[in-house]
Amino acid sequence: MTDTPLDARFDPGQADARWQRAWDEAGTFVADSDSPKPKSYVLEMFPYPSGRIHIGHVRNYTMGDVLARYKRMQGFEVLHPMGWDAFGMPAENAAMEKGVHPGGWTRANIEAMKAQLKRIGFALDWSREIATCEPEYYGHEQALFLDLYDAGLVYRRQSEVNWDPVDMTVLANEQVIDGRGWRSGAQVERRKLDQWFLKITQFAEELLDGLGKLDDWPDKVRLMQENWIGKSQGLEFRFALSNGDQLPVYTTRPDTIFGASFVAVAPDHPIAQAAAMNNCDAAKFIELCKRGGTTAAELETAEKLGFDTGIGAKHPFTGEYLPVFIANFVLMDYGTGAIMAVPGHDQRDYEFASKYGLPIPRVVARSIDLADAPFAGEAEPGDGVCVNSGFLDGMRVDAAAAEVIARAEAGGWGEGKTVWRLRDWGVSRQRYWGTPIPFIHCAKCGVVPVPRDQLPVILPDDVDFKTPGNPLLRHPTWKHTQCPGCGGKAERETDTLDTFVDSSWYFLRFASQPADRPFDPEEVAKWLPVEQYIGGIEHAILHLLYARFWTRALKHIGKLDFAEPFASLFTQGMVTHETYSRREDGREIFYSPEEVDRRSESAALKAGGLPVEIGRVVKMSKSKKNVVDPDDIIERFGADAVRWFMLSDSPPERDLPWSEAGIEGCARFTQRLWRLFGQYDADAQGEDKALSRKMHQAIAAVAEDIEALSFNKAVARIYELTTAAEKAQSSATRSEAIAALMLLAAPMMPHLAEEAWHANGFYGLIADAPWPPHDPALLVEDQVTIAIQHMGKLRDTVTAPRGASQADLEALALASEKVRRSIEGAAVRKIIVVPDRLVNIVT
RNA sequence: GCGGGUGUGGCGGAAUGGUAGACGCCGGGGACUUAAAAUCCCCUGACCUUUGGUCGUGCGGGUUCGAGUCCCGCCACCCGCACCA
Repeated sequence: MTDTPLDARFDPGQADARWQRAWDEAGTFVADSDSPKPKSYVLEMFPYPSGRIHIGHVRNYTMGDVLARYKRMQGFEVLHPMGWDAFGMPAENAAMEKGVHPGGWTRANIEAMKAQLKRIGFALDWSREIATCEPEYYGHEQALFLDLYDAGLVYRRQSEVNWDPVDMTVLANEQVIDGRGWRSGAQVERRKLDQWFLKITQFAEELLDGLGKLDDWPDKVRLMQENWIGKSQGLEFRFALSNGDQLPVYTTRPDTIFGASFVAVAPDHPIAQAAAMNNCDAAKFIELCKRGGTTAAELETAEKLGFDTGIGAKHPFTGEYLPVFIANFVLMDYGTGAIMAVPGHDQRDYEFASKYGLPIPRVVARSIDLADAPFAGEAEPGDGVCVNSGFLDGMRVDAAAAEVIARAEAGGWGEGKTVWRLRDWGVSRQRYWGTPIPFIHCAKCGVVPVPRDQLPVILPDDVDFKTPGNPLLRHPTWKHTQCPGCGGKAERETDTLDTFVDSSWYFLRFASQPADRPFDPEEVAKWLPVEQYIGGIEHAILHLLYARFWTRALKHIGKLDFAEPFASLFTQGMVTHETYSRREDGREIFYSPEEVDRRSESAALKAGGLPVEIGRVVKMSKSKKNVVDPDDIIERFGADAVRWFMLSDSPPERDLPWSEAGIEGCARFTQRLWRLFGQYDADAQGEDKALSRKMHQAIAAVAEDIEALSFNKAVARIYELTTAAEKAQSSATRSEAIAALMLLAAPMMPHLAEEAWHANGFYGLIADAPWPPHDPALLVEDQVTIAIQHMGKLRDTVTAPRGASQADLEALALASEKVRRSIEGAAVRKIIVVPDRLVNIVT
């Protein structure tokens, strides 16, 4: 027996803080890059410091934490850092609404959130903490930006923004609601500004090919990125116009060229601009198209509108003249900004042609004899054979496309071309709270980079947010400087960088943080690539693609020798909660879980008892008030119960519905484990073969499940072994199983595990203990249950020794009374035997 | 609109094409208790003519000895769409 019997109840209020302090003082989770151990870099997407840790963060970081702690137990030197994606719009919004400084607001938020993370007991190396809003971080980012500029990967061009004509400011897409500014309510316009771009398109092919090697990324994310990059092989060709000009168009479907019934150009296409010059109706139409937001979703769901320019375009094969329209659904950014429209086989063209009464010829059909089949109210974009298409008739579409390209090239009026959907990355933001773009505008010398020895370009602190627009632009002194070239008066660039730039290299800075450079390549090479990256699916495209691009770009300029930053990616689901609401005065009013008394079938307000409606289970959000506060639940249940809840039940890639009953169950389980840990007896004698087998199976299964990030399954295994150990008689095996349970639970419930480890007199911290070994020979059972089916339906089960012969299993099956009754004398035609699993009798 | 995903008991979910519902929550019954809390034990997909049987994995088809799993067509919900992070 141990000398120190455990207290009857586990007290997280005491234990959590005690062990958090013990880890801190021992520097347990400080990563040593000089360690001889194999290295493992576990990273969760760093948070935006909004002020409070959200339960979704808790889930994300708990998953990474379990993996980090498990890897340590497996003998790895683990890097598990944390930092803050600290630039961005919410700080400026807070400044405008509450009159606080974005910097002060952000730094206070960071302090509060860091304290919250510490209370959950995460195994983080805080010595490497980063906040992107500090010059010690963004100054290096400016240096990297200049490196990319020197390599020709940065340029300026005009690009459209959402312009609020009342607030005289640029709006983010999320600030445009139904085409209007969120504060002013004014009709938003699309306006062109000079902006900075990164040449991500130069790496399009590489980024696409690289996906094929990212075997440990989810297929869905790779597919999304592939579609986003959007490589297409098509035909670029020129229409001869009735006005003597030529109009280049690009199409991915040259096989449908005989189905073109009109030509359409983007509203900002040169032809449209020219039309506007001498036709004020055309000019008005183009103005109309410029209203509303810039998002793809808005552009594509807007009603299809067009303006006939009166120009004709000569079809290269038929010689017929097709009308040229200006159309709001054609994008200047893609291909040549002009299309041949084939209404029969493209839905957008179909809607446009229907609206303007243009012909909708069929040029693809399932078979040649269906050449005159009518359309069922929509376009048919699919596969088939060409019809009504002259020399293409009867060819399959892919062969026809190749044929058209060959003829265009032979005739000299077009050529096969690869076009990418991916566009260059616009990084200019007309905002204060971001990394200043390190350039200077000089009347004589043009746009000049800030000399390296003048970095960092530091944001001024004395700014005001009383008037809309960019505070850097109207700051009295900040932008005025000397030109590094001629020494004359010049102005700083007042745009700041997209915050996606900040998050495109923070994982490098975590691995290595010299003062004089962004990172040390040798130090980075010790840790990178990140072995396991964990974050939300909402980042599947932009953040992950930009980080991949940035890493490749750094490799391209010789700063790194690897191209992919994240070897393995995992995307976790959201934490959700049902909503509670009442209709009051015709409006739906939401109530928070604390305000509601939830019974099994109904719910009512605690104050007053009025019934509330239990709504759908949705993502937690402030507007729906269905949020729970991590501090509150840790206070009530302890960090380990909260961590256990985050891991239980729902598979990590799916949504996790928060429930009060669920967390209560988790808290009960911590006490149940605690009682079991109190029954550890170092002097117990005797062997328990059945329990031993279960223990070895559990150790192997939990390890496998954690490595696969199937935490919910690991949790189920721990429940099973707990139940088995509770029911077993005292024996040496039982004590061994109890000790094993402490170790299996250690990554998930580290405070409880430490407390039990210590109380039972084990040496050191359990965080430093090795993962328990298992005997592979004990993983399989000698007796197996065989299912006996008749015509695929279960009739009986029998037990048989593992590895029993087919003949023996057949005999067992046919001997079954239940099976014989089911067959009822019918002739057995066939018997299918799956060894160690089942026998299926076919009659 | 386009791209991607998800759908299994009252609930979260488990299941290399091979016994559907492991494990947990909720609920029901019981033990202990003066009582409660805590704890422990048992039951818990639906239906029927209940020592047995039928149905059942969003809906409709298909492949197979056998389909939650594979194929085709739908439906609903969720994520992303380039200035939210």
